Amino acid sequence: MRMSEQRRTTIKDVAEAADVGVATVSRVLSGTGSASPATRERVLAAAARLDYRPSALGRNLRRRRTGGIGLLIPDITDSFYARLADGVLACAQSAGEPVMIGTTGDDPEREAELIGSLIEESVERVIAVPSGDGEMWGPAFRAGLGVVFAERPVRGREDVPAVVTDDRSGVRTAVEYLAALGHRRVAFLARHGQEQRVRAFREAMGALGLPVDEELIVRARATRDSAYAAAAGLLHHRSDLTAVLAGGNLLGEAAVLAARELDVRVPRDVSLIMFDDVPWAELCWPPLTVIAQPAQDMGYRAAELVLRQGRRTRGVVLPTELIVRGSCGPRR
Amino acid sequence: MRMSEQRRTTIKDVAEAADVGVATVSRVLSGTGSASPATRERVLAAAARLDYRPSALGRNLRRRRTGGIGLLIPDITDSFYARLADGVLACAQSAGEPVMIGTTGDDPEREAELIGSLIEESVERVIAVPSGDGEMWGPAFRAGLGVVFAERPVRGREDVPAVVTDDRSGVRTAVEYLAALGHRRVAFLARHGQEQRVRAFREAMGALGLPVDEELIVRARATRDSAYAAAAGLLHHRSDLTAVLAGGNLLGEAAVLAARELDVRVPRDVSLIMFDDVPWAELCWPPLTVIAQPAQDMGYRAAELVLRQGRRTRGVVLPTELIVRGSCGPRR
DNA sequence: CATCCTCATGGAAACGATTCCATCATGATT
DNA sequence: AATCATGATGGAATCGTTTCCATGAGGATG
Repeated sequence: MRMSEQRRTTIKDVAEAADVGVATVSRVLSGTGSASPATRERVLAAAARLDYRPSALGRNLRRRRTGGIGLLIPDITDSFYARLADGVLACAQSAGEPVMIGTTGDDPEREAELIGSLIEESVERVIAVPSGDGEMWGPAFRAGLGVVFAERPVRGREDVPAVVTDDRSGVRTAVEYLAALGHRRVAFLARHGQEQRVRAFREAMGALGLPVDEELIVRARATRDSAYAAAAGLLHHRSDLTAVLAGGNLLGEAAVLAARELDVRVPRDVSLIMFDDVPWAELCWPPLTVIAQPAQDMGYRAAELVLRQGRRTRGVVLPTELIVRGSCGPRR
Repeated sequence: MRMSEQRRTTIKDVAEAADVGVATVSRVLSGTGSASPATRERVLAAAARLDYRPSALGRNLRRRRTGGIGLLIPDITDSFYARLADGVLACAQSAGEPVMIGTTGDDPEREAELIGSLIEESVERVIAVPSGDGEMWGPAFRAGLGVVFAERPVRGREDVPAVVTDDRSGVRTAVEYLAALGHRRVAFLARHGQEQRVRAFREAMGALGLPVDEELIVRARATRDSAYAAAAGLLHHRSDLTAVLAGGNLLGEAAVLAARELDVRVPRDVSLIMFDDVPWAELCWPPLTVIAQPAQDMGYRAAELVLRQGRRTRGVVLPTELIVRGSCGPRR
């Protein structure tokens, strides 16, 4: 039974124990400045003996900044963002930087709140999958935050480095693959905010001389319910379509479920191709053909970028890869 | 182009602008102490005009603690832990508390490092899925951290509140279900650290008069590779077994994959039941029968517990639920 | 031998909040 | 009218670091 809350051992205690000034202790421990071997030894010994750990609070206040990285993602439950976060954590932890995480639910308002709280905590580096638009991020830049966007850039903030996948090439690959199988009426299930991919979709369809039917481009919010509603609506009302491109794994999941529910067989009745390779794509029946994105890599690279934040850094575009499994077939 | 790094507005600036002392500003803004309506008004106006946000750094140093909670999980890529984290975030964010996250990879050493870094940051509340044993956590308690364990308790630290699932009941339900289908030789694919479930398994088998074959209890580490090796080994060498109980979604995934690879049909050749309901369980073929665990709830409750950390708090045991889909059939 | 440079060292001033305590005004009580 | 209680207020101490600056010792150079 301990008597009471004992005081944390501070740099002062170490200084006394080693019989030197606090300045010397600080210098020795942080490795900056000079100190004679003899005192260095004494200080190190005292610190070890007292099991001293410098308080990040004191240091941060003095330095007027908090180490660490803020990470803002829409939904940690989504395998893509989980892998992204994993990459960020891998890099940050190997650099010894703590990570503060927040989920926005793709809601600009929540995002703004979280940005505010990061500023309050004096976090100076942020990796974000942005939900809001450019002005949402005004306070962040005014506060001098180092920001790196991931997965998607923000319109009007092209100066901020972003780590994204090569949407155009990914979409084109998918569309070309479907076209080669004879499909002409292909639908695109997109999430709000994937306008880049939508544009790429129109472009790729046009380039192949396929008709672009705006009604075959449907958008959903980033929830399972919304995704399911969109997928079911599409499959129900448009029995003329022969292929579906899902813009993300949530959309793909919804498409599989909706197809089963409506008794639409994949790939016999419609072919399905999904953005993002997830572990279950292989477990699914039929196994899903996907456009893989290096999510974990994306996080890692973003973390590298935000940590190096010194020289003028440009964004990164990561390649996608078509992985053919069993969810696409020739046009019926 | 901004001229230079402008200084952050501090409480002093607000005090000057409102023509009061800093103490008054602090009192008004934190709501403690008294202030006349007139000055309160002036202070609030000045704070709003200057867009003042108190620095958490200053506050924390003075209070000698950091708000917020630390969250330590083995792997954010695992749907179970992602949902757990989501629950923690939901609770923490609604309480306005920042969350510092770290992944241990189920490695006690990494866990110890992360605990150290939390102490350094003066984080005072931690939710952890523990990897190490009791002594690993010594420094944490010595530093006065409020700890809540999630998913599994730590042997020798029974005084620490833990939020867990009802393993005994979950395992028993699964085993009884399989037994009712006629299965007698059922295997248990466990992850290291699931000894609680292993014990429950032996117990449940024994209670039903089924033979407990220790060789049908295999353990894997918390990686996909290790899980696959374990599952494949089991299915390959023991063609006499008729049912498999997987201790987690990684194990279940591995079992499905291994079965397919070895041309073992589910549920015709072996029945499969998995701990943890994940979105893909329904997408899988056959759809997986599972023992659902309220992962997100678990995180939420753990966060509640660690935030209330005041009165003597006991742990929580959450119920499981059998969800029958299509991966179990009568004994062949 | 005088001067200068370098290095080791410790005192003290930040950093930005909270909070104790003393002061002062005002109105109530004796 | 004298005393007291109450509430508003600001100065200053404090939290645990880092870092600037002054000091002094000692060796090298003239």
